[in-house]
Amino acid sequence: MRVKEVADLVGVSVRTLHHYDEIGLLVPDETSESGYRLYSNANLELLQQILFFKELGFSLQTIKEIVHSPTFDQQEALQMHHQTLLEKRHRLDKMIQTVEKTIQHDKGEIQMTTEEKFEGFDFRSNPYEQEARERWGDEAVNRSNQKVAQMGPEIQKEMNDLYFHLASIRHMSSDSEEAQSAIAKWYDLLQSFGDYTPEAFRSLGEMYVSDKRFTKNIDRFGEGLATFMCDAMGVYADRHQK
Amino acid sequence: MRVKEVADLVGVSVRTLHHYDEIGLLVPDETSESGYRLYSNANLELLQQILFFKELGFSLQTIKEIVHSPTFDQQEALQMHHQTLLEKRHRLDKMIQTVEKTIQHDKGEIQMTTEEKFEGFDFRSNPYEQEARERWGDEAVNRSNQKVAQMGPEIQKEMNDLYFHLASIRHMSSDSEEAQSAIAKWYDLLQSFGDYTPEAFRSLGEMYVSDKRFTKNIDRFGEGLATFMCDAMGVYADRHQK
DNA sequence: GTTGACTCTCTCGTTACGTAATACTTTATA
DNA sequence: TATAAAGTATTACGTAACGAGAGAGTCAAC
Repeated sequence: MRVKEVADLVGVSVRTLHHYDEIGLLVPDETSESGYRLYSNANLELLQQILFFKELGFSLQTIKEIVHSPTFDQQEALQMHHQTLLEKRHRLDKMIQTVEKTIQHDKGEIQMTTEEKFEGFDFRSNPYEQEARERWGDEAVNRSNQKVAQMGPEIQKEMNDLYFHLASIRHMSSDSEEAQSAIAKWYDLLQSFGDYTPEAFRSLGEMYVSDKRFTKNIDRFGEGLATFMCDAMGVYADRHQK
Repeated sequence: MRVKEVADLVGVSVRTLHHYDEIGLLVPDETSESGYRLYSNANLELLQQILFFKELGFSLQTIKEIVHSPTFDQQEALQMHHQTLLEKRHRLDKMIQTVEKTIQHDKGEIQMTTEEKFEGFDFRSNPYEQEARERWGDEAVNRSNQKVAQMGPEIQKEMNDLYFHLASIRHMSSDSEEAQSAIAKWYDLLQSFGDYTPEAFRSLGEMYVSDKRFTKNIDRFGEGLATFMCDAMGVYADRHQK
């Protein structure tokens, strides 16, 4: 069989078969004297296998290893691939969640600009830095900024996620297990910014309600979130006294 | 601020900033006389937005449109993106399912070769063709083969999926709604291979249990699946008499 | 003035092919 | 049998979002 026959039969393009030949994934058994590729039945079967694994999302390189090495452990490959697929789905789920929240968000707050969305999500180039310097000292803030610089946007993402989570449980009691577990994560996250003692953590929480700018930004995630966090942070501080 | 500062601050690489400059996504406000890129605060904020949308999985091209055009409808963009994400997840889910089944499969049948896995999944280059020719006539089989050639591997995938689904409900009654709805899909799928009358469909089902080779292949998906399908196909034929 | 850290602009490599462009071979038709 | 049509071959550029150099210029400190 020649390329087009094979291509039409299994539903791939001629170029694809050329490509598979190029990279040594599927080299036709024979070649006519004029240079035409001639595919055998065995070639066809191999192609079926290749397409099967492709459907499963394996890369051509991996497929090559799988089908060309009889010693290759398919089970293990499948397991590993399963893992990566699960991780992919996890990431996708989080993306979908965030998009959904953003859609909700935008609907509620009549046309918020994206800049506004970001205010209060991090402590980087923000207007509270001066106060922070007064409150906790220059070197702490500097160290914090430096750390943030190293952590990058992942931490921003985490804070964001945590905000959303906290908002979703803000109706619960501030000393409930859920609330305390979430606020503990918040505490841990803040450790990336400086060395907070439980007491400093408490007063930061108080600032969330006393400072309108904080309140406004935090309550974007849900009415009353700032108060809820403040309470929960208070409880957390009580429980973690030395 | 110069590139590395910005890069370290937000956690991207210098090359990335160069790239964003290249494609006109984030062009620094100023340039020093020696050609150094100088980023303003506004540039930084824009970068935040860009990274936000990137986290959501938008392409740089799309992000460019979003952040550069104030008239661009963000809501609509988000909605559309939401859709594509859902579709992505759907595909991923199906891949995961298939991988899981394959793992199960492989575990059960001590080292089945991949060729074996494919036997009986399609009617292409299979040993039943001769019988099929005797049973339904040459032109039907030819037409069938041609159609399969056009449909390609998607249909194989569908058949596969349906096999798995049928296996999962094989404990139910063959005239239950689930069984009949699934078997109706099977009937529709087979229409791609030739013109089956309900009666031909019934006798095909009978072949599934009478012919050991069919039985063996089908029961790979689950003990007793062939019998179940035969029964269900019989019921289907009864109900679809003219 | 020299070192070291930083910057610049190329350019190639990555994945899995799509899409020509150009030239040759086989098949079908007149 | 000549020619047109269909099929095939190779070559090479394009895709998305950068990573990884190479080679050369710039800036601050010692």
